[in-house]
Amino acid sequence: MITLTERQSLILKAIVRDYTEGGNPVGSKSLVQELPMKVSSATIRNEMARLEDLGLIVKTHLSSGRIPSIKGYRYYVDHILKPEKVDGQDLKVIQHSLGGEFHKIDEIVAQSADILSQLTSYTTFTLRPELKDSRLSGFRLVPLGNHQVMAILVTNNGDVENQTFTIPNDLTGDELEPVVRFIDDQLIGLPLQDVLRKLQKEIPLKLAKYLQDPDGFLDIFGSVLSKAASERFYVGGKLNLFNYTNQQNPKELQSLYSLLDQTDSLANVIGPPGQHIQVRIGNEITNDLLKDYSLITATYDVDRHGKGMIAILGPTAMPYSRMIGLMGAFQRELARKLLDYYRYFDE
Amino acid sequence: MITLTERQSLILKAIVRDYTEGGNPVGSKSLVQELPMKVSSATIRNEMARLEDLGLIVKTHLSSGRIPSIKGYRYYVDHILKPEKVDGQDLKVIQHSLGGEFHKIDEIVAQSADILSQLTSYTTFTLRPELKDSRLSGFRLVPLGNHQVMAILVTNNGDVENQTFTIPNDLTGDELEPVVRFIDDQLIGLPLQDVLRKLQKEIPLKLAKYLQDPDGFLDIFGSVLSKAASERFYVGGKLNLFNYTNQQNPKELQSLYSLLDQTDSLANVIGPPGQHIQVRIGNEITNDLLKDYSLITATYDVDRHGKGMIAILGPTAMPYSRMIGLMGAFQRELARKLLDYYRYFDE
DNA sequence: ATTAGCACTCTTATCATCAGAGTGCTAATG
DNA sequence: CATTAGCACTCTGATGATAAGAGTGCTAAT
Repeated sequence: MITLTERQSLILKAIVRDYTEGGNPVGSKSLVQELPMKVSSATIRNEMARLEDLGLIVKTHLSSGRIPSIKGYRYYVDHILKPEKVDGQDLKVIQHSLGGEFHKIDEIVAQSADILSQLTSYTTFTLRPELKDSRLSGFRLVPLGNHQVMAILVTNNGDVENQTFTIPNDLTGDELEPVVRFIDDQLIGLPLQDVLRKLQKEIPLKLAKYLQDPDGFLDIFGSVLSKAASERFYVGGKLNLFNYTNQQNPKELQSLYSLLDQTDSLANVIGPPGQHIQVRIGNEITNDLLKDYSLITATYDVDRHGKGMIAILGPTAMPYSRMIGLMGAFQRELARKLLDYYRYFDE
Repeated sequence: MITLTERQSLILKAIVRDYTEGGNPVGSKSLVQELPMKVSSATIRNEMARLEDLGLIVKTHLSSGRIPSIKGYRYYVDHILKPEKVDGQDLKVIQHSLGGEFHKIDEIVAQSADILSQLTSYTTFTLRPELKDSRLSGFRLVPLGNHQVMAILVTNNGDVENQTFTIPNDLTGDELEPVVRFIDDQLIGLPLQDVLRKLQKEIPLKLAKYLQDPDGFLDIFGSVLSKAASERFYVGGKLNLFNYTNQQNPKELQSLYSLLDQTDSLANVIGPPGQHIQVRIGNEITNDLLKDYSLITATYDVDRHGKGMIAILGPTAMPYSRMIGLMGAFQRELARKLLDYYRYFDE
């Protein structure tokens, strides 16, 4: 366990701040002016040598200034940093952007990714509240004529999912009615997970009484059901990658960029909702492509409607203090907005 | 009007091919070996000087080899190139990818952009057949409970558009029925454009007889209607940009990349459906960001269901011959597939 | 414990040099 | 007259030398 003296701590803090803002290695002379106490550059050099021994800062070459190591950022984040109070202007932007009218949870969560990316100039990820407690609350089959039927599924959270299918011969509403009633009788009120399970086993058998050829219908129902039960993951500010990357190699840039389209890989990296706010720096991120970046994740809690996540991806040299303050504020605002939204469907 | 001798034509062709394949300026010595006739490098140099006077090829510096100018590519495309017969393997890929079952036109057209980008390694655009002749063939309002209603709109082409709305107080199907019947009576069978027009004028007045507060409903109907009437534009292989760009500047790359997300700007560049296959090279493209690239557009024709477009964006140094062959084949296959699809709704 | 001073290291920019590739021109050739 | 061999000339790109600037580590003095 590393313990730093007051002065060492101040020096590390100054190095992190300087490097984060200016992007250049920090030398002893420039630190003289920035530190609150009056010391010479030689003293600072001595202290820096100790910090280097501890592995908190490194040189880029033998006689260069120092930059924080991953361990240094870690120490800074864990022991030195204080979350910055969120800027009043930023808070207004958040509240205003979330204040509009939305028709879907997913719209809110997707928009959150965009706002957050605008505020930070980084890339952001948002995950809607977990669906594990979602229950099936309605199912409809709407014949549209022209060999087409739309299947609509509603959950108790107000989520609506639909899909249109082409069928061989036109059906009327009357023919579909017994099927819908069967679903209503047997499955309404069950968690989606249970419905998915039953779909594999009992339902096909029972349904055979109502329909001669249940396969087609089962495909339709299964398809729209799994659409509703899948996790939804949103990415904001993909293009911002170009602002904060120091990757020059176009090949690397491309694979990095395409990672941002692989929502399943990313969902793994972000991990399941946890506690509060987490900072992962450099190789602490479980994806080699991101080993030169930092990831801040925050879990927001919408009571019994589950937990969701927001995250930002940026350079290791990011203004952690401001970012963490911002995440905290966003987390609260988003949770509030969603609670508000759900209130409709709770009555 | 430029006319080239047989030999000059062969030299230009060889320069285009060499540069397209190798990416390096082409010198007189390397051409000696590639030309079918037996001439010395000095002769070729003389011919090249003439081609340069005509503005068909240029030097990158005083003593470099030559590369085709935009005018040179133009001449090559217009007078020399023969469309390459499409590779059997490629044709199979196209037919197989379009062979599956689709539930929507837009799925087919979107998938086309992806296939084409895979086959070419470039960026591709597709535009669904024009909707100007689309007519309204059905409208539904489905109450979902929980303050939600889904509006569904169907056109005679089988296109289905829907949107879910949150409403202040729950309505039953009975209350919505007169509205739906009103729409059915007054608007079914009309072109979407006419419906849009009427929505501005007569409808609000007439509707007042059925509903106390028609504004909410008009918003809903208008929203889903304009969704159905809007042009749909798909982009494939955005990431391929990194393969063929020679842009190094990250700022430029970023604005180029973000252009690929602005479907309306792009739709303008691609232009309305025209005749056959068109090649636009460098500054012939009406967008300054694309002045170092080439665009090949092709119009496909689905009889009375209108015309759509496919396009590929690549470097000016692209294998035009192969690309044009490919576009021709794709154009035919796509038109066939869509005719097939529409046959359902024509009965 | 702190500091001044200095030798040392490494980066970065600038400049000269040189081989390689290609051209244009001239004079010779069929 | 078209073609060709030969040669001087130009430009690129790689390599290496040089010098200024920034920063360090160490020593000796305070």
